[in-house]
Amino acid sequence: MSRASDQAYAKIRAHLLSGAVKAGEQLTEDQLAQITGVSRTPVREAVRRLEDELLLVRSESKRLFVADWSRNDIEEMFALRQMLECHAAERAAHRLTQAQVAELEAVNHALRAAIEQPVPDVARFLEANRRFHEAIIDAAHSPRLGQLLARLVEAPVVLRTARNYSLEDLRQSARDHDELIAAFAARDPEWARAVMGSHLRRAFHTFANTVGPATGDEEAEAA
Amino acid sequence: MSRASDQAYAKIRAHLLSGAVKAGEQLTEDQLAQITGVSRTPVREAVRRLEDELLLVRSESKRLFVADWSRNDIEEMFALRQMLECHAAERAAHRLTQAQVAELEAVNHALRAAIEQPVPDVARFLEANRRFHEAIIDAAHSPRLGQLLARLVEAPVVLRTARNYSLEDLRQSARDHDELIAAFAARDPEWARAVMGSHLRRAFHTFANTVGPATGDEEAEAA
DNA sequence: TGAACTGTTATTGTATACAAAACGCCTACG
DNA sequence: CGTAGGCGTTTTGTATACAATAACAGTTCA
Repeated sequence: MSRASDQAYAKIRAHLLSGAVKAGEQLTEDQLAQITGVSRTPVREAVRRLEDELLLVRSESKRLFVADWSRNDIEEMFALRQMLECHAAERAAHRLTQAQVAELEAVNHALRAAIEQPVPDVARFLEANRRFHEAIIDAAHSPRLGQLLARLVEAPVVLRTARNYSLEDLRQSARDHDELIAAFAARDPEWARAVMGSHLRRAFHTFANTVGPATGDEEAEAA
Repeated sequence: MSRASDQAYAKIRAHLLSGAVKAGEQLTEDQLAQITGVSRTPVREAVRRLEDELLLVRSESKRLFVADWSRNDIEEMFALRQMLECHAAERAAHRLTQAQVAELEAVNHALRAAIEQPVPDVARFLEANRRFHEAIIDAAHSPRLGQLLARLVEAPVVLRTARNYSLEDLRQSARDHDELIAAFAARDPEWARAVMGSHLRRAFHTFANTVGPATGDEEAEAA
């Protein structure tokens, strides 16, 4: 990838993640150019990507703001992700080679290693988790599916970094992964889909409970 | 929207649609700047959007080409669209107001008017069809769902313009829409989902049969 | 007081020039 | 012959200056 715009992308993303800016706050391309150390041209490129991922949004008049994900936004995102990723799991169950299944086992082993130590390494857990799901999506052999999921998956992980996963949550994820691997090894698409569904739905509740309660009317915002 | 980049987007799209360029052909930003009459900066913006819609693709080394949709690509796209749009229909069935249902009826009436004349007006049919599906997606009140679908739906419509829809195909679409409206009026999400599923699946076969037979191995390309 | 207008400032959009990278051809060398 | 390497050309990437547009504040007029 191109040098400056990727750098800008990574730095802006890190900047959002760092908590230095609040949701809803306005940003300008100039500010971001200063922060990233490149000119506005690659910044604009990076900003477009972040808009795609819904980390940044533009007002009607094209001014730039940090996205503010409501509980309902998160629910919606997880619902879509579940639909697409269950599909991916099903397709992957048809297609995964033994070598790829072994790779999944290795990744989940690394994931466990990140958990099972005096102080669980959440960053390493998240990275292994990302690789696990990515491998499944790749094995689904559906490039557009991968493209659609890419923009759904990253956003919430970045936005709410201060979540405290309990050790039990992390372990349950690893067990879910084990069962997914079993479904893949058995070449059972229905099983894989079902496990992926419950895995993501649980993840949603774990995640959402750290954000706040749902609003009474699911459509309050959309209207 | 911004003036020059939107203009560039529309012109490039029309240029691709016109058949003046073949699938797989290389384009350069300079060429497109000349064609559109604006500088490369807004052209690059437009190209990014067209890349998102998969009408244009870039080689590993960032050179620009007209996308070449294989039969398998089209299958994949329709499968995803079906998954998402069935979900949209289900949600819409929960949420559509009577006024919105009436609006759908009006749009489908216009769709029929475009068909039922000495020479069916396919362009008007496609436009009415687009509005019909768009209204359902809007009523689903899921902004991200709409965003994801937007980039799936347009591409194939543009790429293969020389299709010849039979009058019977067009009429069947109108009948499907009628049944969807009935499902919405009955507030029956399951019914709406099922009708949308068969509607899109039939559309897929109608569409795909004008492209060519499927390859023996679905994964031939992905690999 | 308040509502519309106008000049000022802040911000995004576009053009252009230049830098970097990739392709293709051609030559030199094994 | 075949292949590796170098050089001119093509193409994309980046910086910068300027243009257009939107927000803001201050002022005037009813």
